[in-house]
Amino acid sequence: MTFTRTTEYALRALGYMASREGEMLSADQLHAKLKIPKKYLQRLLTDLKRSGLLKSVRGRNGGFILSRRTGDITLAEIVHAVEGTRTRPECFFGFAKCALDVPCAMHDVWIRSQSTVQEALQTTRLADIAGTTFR
Amino acid sequence: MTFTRTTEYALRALGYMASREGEMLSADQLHAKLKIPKKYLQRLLTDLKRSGLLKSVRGRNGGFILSRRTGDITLAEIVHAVEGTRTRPECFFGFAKCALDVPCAMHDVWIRSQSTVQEALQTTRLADIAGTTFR
DNA sequence: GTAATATGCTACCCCAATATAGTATATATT
DNA sequence: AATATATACTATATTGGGGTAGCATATTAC
Ligand code: SF4
Ligand code: SF4
Repeated sequence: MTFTRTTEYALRALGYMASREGEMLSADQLHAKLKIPKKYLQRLLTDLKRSGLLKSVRGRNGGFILSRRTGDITLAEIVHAVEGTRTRPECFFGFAKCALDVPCAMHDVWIRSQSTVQEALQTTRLADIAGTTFR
Repeated sequence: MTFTRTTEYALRALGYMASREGEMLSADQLHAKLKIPKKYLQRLLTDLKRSGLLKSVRGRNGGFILSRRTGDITLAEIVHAVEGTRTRPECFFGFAKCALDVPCAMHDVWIRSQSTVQEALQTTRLADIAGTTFR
């Protein structure tokens, strides 16, 4: 289970924004802080706005701000917002569907490892990574 | 931690070959069985041969055969043979390097999940997936 | 009203993974 | 020798993620 670079960008950006809850931050500020390619970040932020996670204000002194409280947004939600329909691998070998009576030697570790991360994503909120992650 | 499609192909192909240890199998047979794009599989098999995991025989009745015993080849070896230098993500957020005093909320789950799979790859051998996986 | 600073939008470019096509070469069968 | 069936090799398309460029639009400061 790996995430696209774009998803990482989103998590980083929102993670940082969480550490400055209530402040309006411009794409440029975030770019300077997080070293994410400016234009690409700009578009990503617009997307996150469109998906409802951010609110934006145009014009001078404008920028982006979280639309909900940091304790209210799970990482899973963010991943989903960014990756949309992107499918996660189910079978370790990439089989579309597996008709095995007995799971193969990799099945358990794989599934367990995946669901562990998945569960962490669902229980971890922006507030949880705001303080420790970015300064 | 996810693998490229090519890696999956390699694991499937070798996994199947393991279930027919000692038999010489052509790219065409493997293609028919595993539905991997013919020409792409062909090249992959040649690569696996070049990397030493397979031996090949040209001409009529030719094909590929594992160059070592199925109990002797770890999945980790295969992954490495195919992916070569490809880097695995270390930080969940994709930070090149993290200068945190205290690991963030995702760190542990992430690392643990990764190393679990990694360890399984190192301890699981072709023989272990030969019987159960493909029929 | 004009300049400065934002976001919003559209149209590209780049690259690596994936996939396909065609030809050359080797070998067993006949 | 001819044919069929393999691998080996090379060149080329396709695709999606990532990244860039430029202009349109909104808003504040002066
Ligand atoms: S049992 Fe093995 S082959 Fe079947 S879905 Fe699980 S990982 Fe894939
Ligand atoms: S502590 Fe968090 S930010 Fe730092 S390396 Fe680990 S996952 Fe990445």
